[in-house]
Amino acid sequence: NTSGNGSISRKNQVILQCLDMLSPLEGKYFVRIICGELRLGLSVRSLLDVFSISIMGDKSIKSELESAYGVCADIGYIGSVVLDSKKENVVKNLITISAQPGIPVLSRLVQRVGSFEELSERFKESVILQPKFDGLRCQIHKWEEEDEKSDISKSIIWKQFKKGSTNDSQNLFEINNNSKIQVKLFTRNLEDVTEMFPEIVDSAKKMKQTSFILDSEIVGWDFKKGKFLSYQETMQRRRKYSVQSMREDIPVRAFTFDLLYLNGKSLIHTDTKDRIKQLERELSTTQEGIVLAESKSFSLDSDIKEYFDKCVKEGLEGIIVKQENGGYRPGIRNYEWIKVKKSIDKELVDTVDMVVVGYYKGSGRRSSFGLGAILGAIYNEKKDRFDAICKIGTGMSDEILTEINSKLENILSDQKPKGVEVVDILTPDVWVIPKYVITVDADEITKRIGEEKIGGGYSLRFPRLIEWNRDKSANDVTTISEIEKMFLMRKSI
DNA sequence: AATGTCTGCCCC
DNA sequence: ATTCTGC
DNA sequence: GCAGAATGGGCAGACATT
Repeated sequence: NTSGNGSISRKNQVILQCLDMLSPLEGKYFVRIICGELRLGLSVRSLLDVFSISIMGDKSIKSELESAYGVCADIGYIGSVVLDSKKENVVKNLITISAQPGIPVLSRLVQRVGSFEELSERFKESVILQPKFDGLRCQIHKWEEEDEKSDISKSIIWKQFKKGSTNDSQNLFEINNNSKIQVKLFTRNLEDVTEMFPEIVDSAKKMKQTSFILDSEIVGWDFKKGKFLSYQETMQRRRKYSVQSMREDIPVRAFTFDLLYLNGKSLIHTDTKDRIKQLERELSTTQEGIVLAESKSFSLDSDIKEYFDKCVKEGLEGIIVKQENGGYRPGIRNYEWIKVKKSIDKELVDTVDMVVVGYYKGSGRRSSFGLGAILGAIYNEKKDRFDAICKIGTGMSDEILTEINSKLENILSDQKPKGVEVVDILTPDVWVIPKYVITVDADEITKRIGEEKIGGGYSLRFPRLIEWNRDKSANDVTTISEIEKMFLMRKSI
């Protein structure tokens, strides 16, 4: 009853009825639960604490629980293991839990670094370099399902189905259902995206290995130009409908850079250089949807920047630098895996001067500052006005946040100031008179096609405040044509 | 049937 | 994603 | 040094409205 026609109205009715029955205090918490703002330990991390306390009476087996969940990210399963265990066996049982195709492993995350100097300070031995792709993280699982009695009856039904059908896709469906080979794809957040990328599933099935878990990045590929598609284009493949037609328009490949499990054995604790060695052996014959990402061994005194430049030139986002030793470390972000993005190069950062024309109320710890984010505008020289194109909500310390609020307080405007336009989705909580100029950095200038009327449709990817209240007049902010020039320059590279 | 508005254990 | 802050 | 909590653009989908 929570979806379909009129579902929003029905939900509203139910909520109103509930609120009616509750006391004001109860109502407060009820609303927080609905809004997902009640921090009551419903996160996985807190749940693991609960498991520890429930059996040990304290948090003493927290680390064992976290490791087990890392390689087998099914909180229900972890919970059942704890509940089925006796106190004296629980640690042993948790340590026994191993990676298993079909259940996602927490993705290892990557620490960012601001310069090559910082990189050379971090590592003492030689390292492995891999390209950094701008796409969707994807874990590819393949395994063989055990024989089940129900399979027999299933196959009979499917054979009958096939008789009356010559349709290719239905035949494919039939084969998949009869086959014991299973494939699943998971995103970084453990979302099942198997149905969205059939070319990757097909390739996984064609591979000779009976079971594996691969770590990869899905990126769209332009076969005509022989180069990567943009992140925005790749993202269009993350869809429920029209998968087959989009498969032709935006074909993707999974660039595979790690191997976590192979033919029944977990490799989570195997050293990175050995996992990659094995990956290269197994993926030596190239598939269509699953391809091997390049890995290069580099000694630290050699020219890492040269490889970095080569990757950037090819349209990649930068490089990943990995320590040779050490296991996969699910869910961990530390300096054993480091990313160097092309945006560390000041030449490749888009720096924009904007004028503040509004702000948004903050939430959580930002609510006390009276402000959570600000609205930035560039100058539209053709229309002689300020066009607001992008919000800025990071890069400000508590101190600066306080100062911004105190300054903006004096120039409030109860309506949109004259000479200001805004993309409607960006309409701020509070308008202010254009006065204060800020500097904003961004990794990329993006363009919304069909929205060119305001600010040329341009916006910023990963905007962050670099400087507040520059000693500049509002007339000196970046213009649309300057933004356009920056946009076209990046595109041509 | 087209357009508008909002959301997502969303992706980055 | 980026950035800042608290532990 | 790490995790957590603020915040960004933008996509497809789900409903609502016209």
